[in-house]
Amino acid sequence: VSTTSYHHGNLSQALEDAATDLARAGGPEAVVLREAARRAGVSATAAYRHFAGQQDLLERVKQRALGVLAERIGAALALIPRDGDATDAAVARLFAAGRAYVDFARTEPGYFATAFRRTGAEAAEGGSADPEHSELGDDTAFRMLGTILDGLVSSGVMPADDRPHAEYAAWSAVHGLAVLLLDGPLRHMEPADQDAAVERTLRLVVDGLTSGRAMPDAPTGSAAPDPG
Amino acid sequence: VSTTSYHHGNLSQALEDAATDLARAGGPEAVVLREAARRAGVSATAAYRHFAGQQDLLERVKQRALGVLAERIGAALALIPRDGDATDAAVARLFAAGRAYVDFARTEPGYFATAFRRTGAEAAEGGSADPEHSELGDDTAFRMLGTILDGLVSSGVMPADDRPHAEYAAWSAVHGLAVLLLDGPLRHMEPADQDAAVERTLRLVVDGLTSGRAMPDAPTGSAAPDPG
DNA sequence: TGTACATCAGTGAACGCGCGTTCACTGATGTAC
DNA sequence: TGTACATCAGTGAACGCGCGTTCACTGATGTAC
Repeated sequence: VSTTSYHHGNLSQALEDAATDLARAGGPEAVVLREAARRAGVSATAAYRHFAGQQDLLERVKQRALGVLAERIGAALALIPRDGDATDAAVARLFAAGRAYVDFARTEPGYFATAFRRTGAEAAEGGSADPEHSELGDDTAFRMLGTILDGLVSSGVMPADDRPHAEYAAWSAVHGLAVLLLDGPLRHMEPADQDAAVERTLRLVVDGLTSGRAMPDAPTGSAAPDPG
Repeated sequence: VSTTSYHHGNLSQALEDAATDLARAGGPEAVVLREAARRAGVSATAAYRHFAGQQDLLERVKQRALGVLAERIGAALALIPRDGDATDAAVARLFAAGRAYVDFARTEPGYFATAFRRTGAEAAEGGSADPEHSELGDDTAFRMLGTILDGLVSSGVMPADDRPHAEYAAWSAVHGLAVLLLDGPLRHMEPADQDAAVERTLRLVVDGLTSGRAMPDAPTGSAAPDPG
């Protein structure tokens, strides 16, 4: 950007930025190598100095998108007060994380879709083939969810027996909602109904994990998790 | 199929069948008009006598897929005994429907993906533009879900206040699970873990809607409302 | 400080791909009288 | 029962599309001595 030299200086970054813009505007389908090069003011061939190909470029954008999603969730969690009743805080964190997830999807539909697009770049997993190690361990958002659920158990609102695989259940609810709202049959619903569906789903998750032990609407402790 | 005449006789059906095979094997991307025509033993142009174009063909397959999904759920529901405790039956029906949904997705991943693929054929909605009428009202599976949830309320295991929008929450959980398992980050999990994730998610839905009032595993005769 | 040379980061033309779709057409079928 | 004609349901060649990718190349930069 700064220098007009023959050598671009930071073409890799520029291409990734352009590709990110494409993804945000049009989803993963819109991540077209030639267009990204065009926007970077460079021939399509130049991209091959920095990326193995289009799939590689898409994979970078995907990782970015996952990172931003994790950031959004982290930012939402940071707003939850740490003091006060442990149970209220744990429940509030679960709510906040879920809401941030869906908000990201609704605010950045193209970006969200790209985050969960299968790229062809995963055949390069190497021979170590650790079956225990999916990409899940690298997923910051997923680890945050795990921590939140641990908090539900340690604060006593969720039985330890219910803990195993709970992250998959919670994630499914919130992810399914996002998918149905963005691309699915719910996309034509009135916005107010969409909002209601979001609230109802978040409540389903909390109630489902705590079997009704959490009382989000009761004005009991200090931290009030739900705006009403 | 029967006649080898110049006029095919049932080309529309044959094309739709071929397109369905393509979708089942490779998802919506694989629904290629030319390939469907090839399999029907006919030139690509012939398809235009029966369909407006590729999008139209895809839309037919999508509707078929939704129909089959509804059938599967209906078949699973038909196995639930109608006699006995109303609450147990209502809960069992919810479980069965959810499991059938996920089973269909796992058994027929391409078909399932096609059922929820956005086709370009929906700009043809006409001018009436009833905002209340999404395609949801036509969705048999969705209506079945509504009936199941009504059963939870009428049998007393789910408060009537919790009923609004509950179908979106339940659907989200089960749909998200399917998506994460098929195309998402859960697709590399061990099958046993996948099964556990399914069971855990179904339990989340039931617990979330009944706030623990349902006791699916307890061998008691009737509904025991106390979560402990 | 100059110079020779390797390397780096870009260019631009070209290819193949397979698709969806259009076009002018033709052989088969149905119908009116 | 025959015949003229409209219509129906196919054919096959062709086009344009925009992409990802390869190729041989060249100008700019860095480095050894």
